[in-house]
Amino acid sequence: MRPHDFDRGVALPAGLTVAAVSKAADYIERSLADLTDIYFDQANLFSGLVGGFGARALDSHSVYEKHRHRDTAAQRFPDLRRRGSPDPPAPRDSLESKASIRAWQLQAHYDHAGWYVVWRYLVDPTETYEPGRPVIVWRIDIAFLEQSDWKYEGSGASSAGGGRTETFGLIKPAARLKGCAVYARSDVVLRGGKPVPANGDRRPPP
DNA sequence: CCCCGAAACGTTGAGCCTCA
DNA sequence: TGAGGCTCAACGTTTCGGGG
Repeated sequence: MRPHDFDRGVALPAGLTVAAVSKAADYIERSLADLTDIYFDQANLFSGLVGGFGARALDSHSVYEKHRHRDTAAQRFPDLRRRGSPDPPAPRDSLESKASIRAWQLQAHYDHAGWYVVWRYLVDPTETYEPGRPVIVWRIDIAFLEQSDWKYEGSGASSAGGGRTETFGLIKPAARLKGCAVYARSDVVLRGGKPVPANGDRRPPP
C-alpha cells in the first residue's frame, strides 16, 4: 500500500489500527490478483469475494474476529466483532466488511447500527497503477453508521417476477462518508462518478 | 428423514432526478 | 453540465426449518 495515502486522523473502531487496515487491503490485492477473470464474468460475485477477504484479513491481523458460532438467521450481523465482546456484540463492537466498485453508494439487506469498513476497489487489467497488481483498493471508508443513516428500499420481487429482495441504502453516502476515508490514493480521482488516474487525460473531445 | 422454499448473505447495472 | 442522490431490476450462494 502507499503509506502516505493513509489518514491517521480518521476515527477507527476501538482497537483497530491503520497498520491492520493496511495489511488487510494488501491481502485483498494480492489474494485476488489471479482471480480477475471472475470479475469480468460476474462482477457482483467478485465484490463479494473482496468483502469476504477483507473480513478474513482483519480476523487475522486485528483484534476483530469472525464469529465462531453460527447465530440464528436474523443475527448474523456483523461480519466481525471485537475480541472479547459479549454475544451478541454491541454496535460499537461490531464491524461489517463491505466492498464496492462504486464511488459512494452502499446497500445492505439490513439497517443495523455498527462500524462499517468499505473497500472501494477497481480492477486494472493493464496494471497501470501497480505492475503485478490488477486489483487496486483506492479508498477505504470506515464509519460508524446509525440505523437512521439507512433508508428502506422496496422491491417488486414476487412470484410474478423481479430479482432482488428488499434492501437498505445509505442516505447521502458521499456526504455521510466525508472525512471517513482512512485511505485514499492520491493518484486516483473521481470523474464521471468513476475512479480514474489523477494524471490521466482531461475530458476527451466530443 | 429428506427435500425445497424462504430468508439470510454478498453485490452491480441502469436510468432518472436534483441542484450548484 | 456534471456530481451526487435515489430507486429498482437482476444475479449468485448458504442456511434454516417445516411439510410431505
